[in-house]
Amino acid sequence: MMPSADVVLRKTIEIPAEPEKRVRNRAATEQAILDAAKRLLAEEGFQNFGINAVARGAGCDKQLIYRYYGGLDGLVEAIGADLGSWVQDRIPDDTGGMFLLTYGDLMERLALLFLDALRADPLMRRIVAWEVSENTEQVRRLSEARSKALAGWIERMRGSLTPPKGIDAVAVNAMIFAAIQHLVLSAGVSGQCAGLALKTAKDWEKAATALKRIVRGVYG
Amino acid sequence: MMPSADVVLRKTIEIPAEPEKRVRNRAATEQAILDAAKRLLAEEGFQNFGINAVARGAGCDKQLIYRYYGGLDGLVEAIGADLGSWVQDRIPDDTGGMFLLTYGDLMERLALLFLDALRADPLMRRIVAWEVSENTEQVRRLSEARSKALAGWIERMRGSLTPPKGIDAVAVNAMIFAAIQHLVLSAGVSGQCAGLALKTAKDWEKAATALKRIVRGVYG
DNA sequence: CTTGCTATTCACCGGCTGGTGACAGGTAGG
DNA sequence: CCTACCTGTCACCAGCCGGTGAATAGCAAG
Repeated sequence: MMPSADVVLRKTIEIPAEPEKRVRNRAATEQAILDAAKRLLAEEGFQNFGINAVARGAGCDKQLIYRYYGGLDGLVEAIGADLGSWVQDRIPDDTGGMFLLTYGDLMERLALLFLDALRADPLMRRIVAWEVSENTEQVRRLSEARSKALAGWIERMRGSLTPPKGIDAVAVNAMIFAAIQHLVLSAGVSGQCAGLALKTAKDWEKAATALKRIVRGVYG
Repeated sequence: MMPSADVVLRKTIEIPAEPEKRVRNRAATEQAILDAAKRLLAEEGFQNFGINAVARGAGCDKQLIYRYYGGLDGLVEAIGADLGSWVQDRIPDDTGGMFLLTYGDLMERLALLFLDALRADPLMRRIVAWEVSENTEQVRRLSEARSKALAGWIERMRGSLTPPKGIDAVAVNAMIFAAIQHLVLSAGVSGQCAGLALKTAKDWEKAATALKRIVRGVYG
């Protein structure tokens, strides 16, 4: 189908095709802004994340962001509020029908679940990258929301299992989760990490195997 | 000592204290620019790293950066060139008088050395954070220089030791180095990582212990 | 001194940013 | 009808950014 002459004309001189008659609906607009913000952050990263960009993405005036969210800070906080539900939506909260008999079973499963969840969620990756790049109030709030949600998830999954005596589980687990986060971040940006290619499914299987081996090496 | 009145005045109305009579010395200016760039990147991060900021930091006109380095890209490349020497300056190239008998001995030592070296070098930390936040040509070059230098160091230290059969050392080592990098980055920004405080020397001892445990768990 | 080269600075551009005040348009109540 | 409110838009500001062309200041040789 050829575009009609007036469409071409409109495109050329930048008249919006059909004014779209933006319905006057605050709730919908708020949602559109929030969605645009999350989409922008996920796709473009925090670098060019600003009031103007979000407004452009939401197709509305930036003034509305100030009105409805009190500026970028408030908007970021709203994103953080969603993070709580992220964990619940994206990571299974049960044991997947398995019986986790030992702390090692648990940690292996948590590590693999977290790896996959993070791999599947660009927004979360951007936030993690943001966390290690800046230390503004904005990021701190976001970071806190994320870590809280994550800690809650782990706590729920842990059940009554306790780490083996003589092992500083907090420190070890911090290293394990740090490894996962950096691996996924690096892969998301450059498709590899420390010489390990991370593109194909096979690559990721290798990584998962290594991860399991590490967890099992510590927790048996 | 109280600042003299004219110092106060100068500070207030922003007249440079003593025109400084910048000597006409290209080599010195180039060095000043490079130093300013590294200092800026290390102290402020890549966020506000730009031509104007570097020129301000070096106390010269940005035009000189274009002339001498061909713009920011060239300057970044010059920083990358220094990275090669970083490893040699900051990480011992010998075994520290120890005899590394096993691959496990080797990896434990490498991990701990790398941890300390990264902790001590804010510039390197910023670069790593940059690497996982952006994927521009600039960063790719920098990243490549860094990983090359690192790989070379590891290769030199490795000597004739080989990993145990049946273990995907590339993948496992990638996870270990990823863990170290994320841990140090997170600590540098927020003083903690995944609930593990990382401020005092004692905190870091815990981390080091966990790291050793992980390495030993895999490589024995 | 004059000529020429080089190091350095200056002035200016367009474009984007965050932020704000005034205005337009639809919708409800009196 | 008019009024009052709410949603959305527009125009404009100062400030910074990267980038560039032209002018200036110091040195060195003829």
